[in-house]
Amino acid sequence: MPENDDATPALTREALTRAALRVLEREGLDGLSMRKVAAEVGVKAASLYWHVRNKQELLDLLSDAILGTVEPPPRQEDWRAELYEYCARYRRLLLDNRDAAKVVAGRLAPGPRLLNLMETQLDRLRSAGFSDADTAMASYLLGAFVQGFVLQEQSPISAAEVLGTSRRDIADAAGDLFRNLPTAQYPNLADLADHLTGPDMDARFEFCVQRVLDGLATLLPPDRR
Amino acid sequence: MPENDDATPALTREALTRAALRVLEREGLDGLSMRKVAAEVGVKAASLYWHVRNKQELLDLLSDAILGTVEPPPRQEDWRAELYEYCARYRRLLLDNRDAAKVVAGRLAPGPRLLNLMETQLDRLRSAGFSDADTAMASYLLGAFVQGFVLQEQSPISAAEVLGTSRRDIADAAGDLFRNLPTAQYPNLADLADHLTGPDMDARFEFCVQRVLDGLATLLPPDRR
DNA sequence: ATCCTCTCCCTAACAGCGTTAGGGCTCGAT
DNA sequence: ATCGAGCCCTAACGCTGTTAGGGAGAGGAT
Repeated sequence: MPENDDATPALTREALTRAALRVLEREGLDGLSMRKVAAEVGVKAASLYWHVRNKQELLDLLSDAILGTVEPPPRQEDWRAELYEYCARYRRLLLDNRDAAKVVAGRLAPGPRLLNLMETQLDRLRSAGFSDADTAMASYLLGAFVQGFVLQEQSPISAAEVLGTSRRDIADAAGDLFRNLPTAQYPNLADLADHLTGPDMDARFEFCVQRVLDGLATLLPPDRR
Repeated sequence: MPENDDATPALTREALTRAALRVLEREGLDGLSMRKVAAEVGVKAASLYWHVRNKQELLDLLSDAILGTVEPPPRQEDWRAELYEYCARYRRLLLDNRDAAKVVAGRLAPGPRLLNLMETQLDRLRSAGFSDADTAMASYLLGAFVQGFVLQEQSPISAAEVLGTSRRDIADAAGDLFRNLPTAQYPNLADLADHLTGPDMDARFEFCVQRVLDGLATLLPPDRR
């Protein structure tokens, strides 16, 4: 096993994953092909299959690489503040990596770093006073919620890319759509158009997470909330 | 414009959408190609582009067709019961149509029937006593949550299809994974393995929706909860 | 009756995709 | 020197979304 001190390092699964991440950032999930990833590492497509069973496995690696870059939030007195921070970091991570929500969505086989994250989350829930059963459920709820939220949040971005318009334009168009509905048939939609499209995503996320945490808090005895 | 009273009706966007739905059910989202949809209606692929701008638009039609089959739950005294029923129906709908969560995820441009559903939901929230701003947020929260939940719920099904194993096997494998982790490093994960993988999805959904509704309830004055 | 136009479907093709088979080069080990 | 393993290659398969351009038939206008 020779040392490889070239400028271009040996082709490993890790290097391959990093290359795939770059392609993902540049071209989006739809533009991520085996051939482009291969070109990114200076190799032909078929060679990838020596290191990786198929594209699915590469996407699994990608998913773990993305998820692995988030670190558990610091321990805080207030369990709500800490869990909020957890959700916020998870969201921020998904937002910062292009199409990350789509890559991560529906993938199982959590990698070691995601496991680490889950571990700290479970620990925090238990020590906040949740029962074992509630802890497990709460963890699932938080994960599903954040993922669902970001998926919706990122979809206008994808749409804007496809349509070639700005994200702001799309929000405006949605507002117009709601406002111009037949008022007789959709009175509430027309009425609430501004509220439905107005608040920016950060505010919505804040609101939603707080409600979920409120819901979890009802499981605790009043003195521990 | 001649009447068409053949056994095979004229090729309309509606007929095309129904055909796409059949293909989706039979082959899954990955197997849904323009050529197969065309074959389903007895036509060649290129002909579809007369009726539809591109595949994206066909998927939009598909999404609306799926979402359109759910009808608003009947009005109930208890706003929580009614909103729960709303979420349950939405979930059931997504589960009953193969890969529906993936099709719907990240699509905007809601069709008329989805708008109808939103309208009744908004109406119920407002008359339950929520402020306009809270109503809009709550609607968003419920939508994002159910979609995220089902997306996670359906992903093991897709995985089972790919791997050729049963869904039960996958749940077992996940349980084994958690149980066999190094206890020193992941004490909580190992400890809670049964709780994390045990409860069936219906129970999880029940739990999660109730927590979300609990969270929303905290926005109301105590006498209206 | 002829022509024109509009509707709708066709064939043919392009570039790209994931994936596999099989070949060859370069090592370290024997 | 020979072997075998590791790693990359070319070539090809059948598939994909999409476009260009053509042709058949119907309806209306002349």
